[in-house]
Amino acid sequence: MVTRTKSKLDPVAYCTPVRTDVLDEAQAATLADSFAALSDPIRLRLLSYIAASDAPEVCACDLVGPSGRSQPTVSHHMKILVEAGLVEREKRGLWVWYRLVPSRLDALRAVLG
Amino acid sequence: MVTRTKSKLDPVAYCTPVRTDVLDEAQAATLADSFAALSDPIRLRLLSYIAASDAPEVCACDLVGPSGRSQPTVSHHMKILVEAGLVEREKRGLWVWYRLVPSRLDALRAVLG
DNA sequence: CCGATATATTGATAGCCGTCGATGCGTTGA
DNA sequence: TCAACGCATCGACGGCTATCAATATATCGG
Repeated sequence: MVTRTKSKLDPVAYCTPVRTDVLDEAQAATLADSFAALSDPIRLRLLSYIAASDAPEVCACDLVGPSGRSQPTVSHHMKILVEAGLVEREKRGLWVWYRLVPSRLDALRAVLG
Repeated sequence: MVTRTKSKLDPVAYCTPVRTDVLDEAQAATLADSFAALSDPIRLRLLSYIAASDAPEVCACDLVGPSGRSQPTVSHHMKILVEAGLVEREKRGLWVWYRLVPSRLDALRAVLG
């Protein structure tokens, strides 16, 4: 039986767990992109900074200092995290706010199990 | 309280979960290396091919065909997976056998949670 | 030893990625 | 309307990576 109950809206959640079936090329490509978003130490730290925050959102302006990278570089990495679906972006006035997408992290975790 | 019960033998298992604390630079670098090993579709397929096998081990010679890559390329990717600690390598006679390291996959999964 | 076989390494190439300074774009407040 | 501010984009550079053909290394059978 191959049928699984997964959301077709989330390409990651729709992937077969790595440990049970052989991934087809499309699944492998999708997953590789997701893991690639996690394969940079700066992005991991940006992610954990948001996750560890007391507030549900973090302002972009609060990410530059702690990261030790320039503002354009942080902007670049945050874009990658957003495009990977791990983070959501919302602009309010002059500032941009980021929050995690827990379901996507959960989905990635599920793929590893 | 910061103390956690983790194996110091596994650099990944020793990492703080991404979602609870801000990663320091060393932890982020270690994790980034691990995820980088998973950030290539060929490596993901090689990994899942081994995981999905009925046998606990898979011969290197059985990985070249399904992967659609040359023998040197497969050898290159398997080396990366071994160095990431996700796979173990054992040479017996002319052949090389690979098996998963489930604890490492579990550790990576734990970091995502 | 010697040839055959399985795998690893080397060398070369093309494409991708992280980084930053400079610059552009949208928003706010005066 | 304009200056100041936050963030994104651009252009360029250096380093890294995936890939394969050629070659080296190691092991086995004879």
